[in-house]
Amino acid sequence: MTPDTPVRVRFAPSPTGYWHPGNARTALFTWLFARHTGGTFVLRIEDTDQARNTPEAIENLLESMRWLGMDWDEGPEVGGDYGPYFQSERLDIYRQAMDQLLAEGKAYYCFATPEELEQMREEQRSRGISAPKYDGRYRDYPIEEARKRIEAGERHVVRFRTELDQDVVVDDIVRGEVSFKSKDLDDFVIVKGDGFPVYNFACVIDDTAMAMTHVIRAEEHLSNTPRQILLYRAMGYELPRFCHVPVVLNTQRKKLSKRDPGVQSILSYRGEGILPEAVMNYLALLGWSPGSEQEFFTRSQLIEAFTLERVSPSPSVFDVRKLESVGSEHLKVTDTDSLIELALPFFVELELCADPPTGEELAAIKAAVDLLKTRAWNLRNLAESAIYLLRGEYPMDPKGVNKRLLKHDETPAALEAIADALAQVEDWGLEPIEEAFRTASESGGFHTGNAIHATRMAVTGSPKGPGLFECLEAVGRDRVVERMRKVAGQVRTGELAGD
RNA sequence: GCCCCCGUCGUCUAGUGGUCAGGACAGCAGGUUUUCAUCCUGCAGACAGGGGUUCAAUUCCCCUCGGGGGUACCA
Repeated sequence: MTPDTPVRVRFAPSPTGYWHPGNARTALFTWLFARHTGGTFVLRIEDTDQARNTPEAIENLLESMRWLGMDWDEGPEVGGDYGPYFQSERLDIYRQAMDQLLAEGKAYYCFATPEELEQMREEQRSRGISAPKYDGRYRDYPIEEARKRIEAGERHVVRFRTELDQDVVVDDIVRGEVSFKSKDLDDFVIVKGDGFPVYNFACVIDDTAMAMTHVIRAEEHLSNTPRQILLYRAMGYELPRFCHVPVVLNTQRKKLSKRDPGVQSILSYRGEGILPEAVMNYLALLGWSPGSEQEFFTRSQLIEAFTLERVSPSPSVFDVRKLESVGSEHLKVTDTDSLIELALPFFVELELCADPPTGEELAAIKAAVDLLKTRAWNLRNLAESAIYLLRGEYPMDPKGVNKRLLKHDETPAALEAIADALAQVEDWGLEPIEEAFRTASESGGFHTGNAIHATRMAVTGSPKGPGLFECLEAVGRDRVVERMRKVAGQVRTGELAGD
């Protein structure tokens, strides 16, 4: 590997649960690095934990990555020259490596049961040993004896023979040189009793077999890296460059958990209708900065700007509010036609149009999206905010009813008088509407500000939204007049309840 | 316990041996003779603490504290 060797990197998740923003951020950095350098991005599934892997988790992962737009050049579904890409299908490769280490005396069989080991650790602790370690009880067990027991079907593991008194230095792109002493490591297991390799072992074999130039992964693996380096040396492999990126924390500064507010699976963000490019933009800013004050990035701008050298070593906290803000920025710059296409499923779900929509409905949706897209942060709330424009029935905000409709005695009279005036407007446009509205309000002696608020509540059901006259224009004269009269009546009879 | 990593406004971050320590989100206050979930303006808000090194430390070193990770037949 020379500095100009083409980059090959991988994302290597273990499919044990749904994919959340922390996982996605690590994948993103790896993917961006590959795309920035024109390298190859490989997806490898580390499914060696038979107890925890699930097929659903794999599907969830692939779908999440597809949605975010992180495409992989080699891996599940696309194949590649370095496959298979599921570790569970590479068992013979690990076995070969294991045989090599065994033959060279760099690894050995161990027949200690988990219970026996626990007892051993317990005993060490009771003697005041602070860091209980495997005591090497099978280190020098005769190989012939071991073979006999294995042939008799006895369950066993394979351990690496760790040489003591070695300094192991990890040269890390974001952290610099980190050094460890091999005496703090013990004779760790490389192949489990079920014949599956342990992470540290499989990872080294695969990263080498797949010709990885860089190993980019979450910081929690930093402490494992010296063990892996020992394996690289024992196998006679060349080291890749290491890069440990910081983890993502929740607002309690703990590692991100599924139960944290606002923290969800990546696919649930799709369900809410936040744009994938916005999620990517937000995630990229977690632990990386371009060195300029730019914060808005399209996918291709990120690829252009991203470097590992500008990844911060310190962990960062996931902040939903910033995600929302980035989400709305991306919504704003998306042209209305594309937005409609993306948002259509949400309009359909809210029964705001047929599936597919009629031409008439499409025109109404276009007008609605134009009016509302600057104040939404995802496609769902964009669609929700359009209900009063697209449906006869729309929910009334109870707080708004109290504040804007029930507070002043003159409100029903004002609504009726203004409705009468609006009914006369021939040319239903912004200026004629405003003029008729203000004239009617003033000549009736009403408080125009209050009338505006009351009208907004009556016509849209919400105390907030775009400028009132724009709303009225979009809703249309007849519906505006009808709604104002109806609500005025409801206020008079007291059938409209606040909270 | 032991090993390792990390520590700039509430949050994401920029930054340098000499800066008014900059920006963004959130917050607050105004403005847009009409709401704000839009837009504009302004305000507030940080170098974890203690020792060094230095003419000078947020920046370099050490300690403490705090957070995180590893210490598995999880990854």
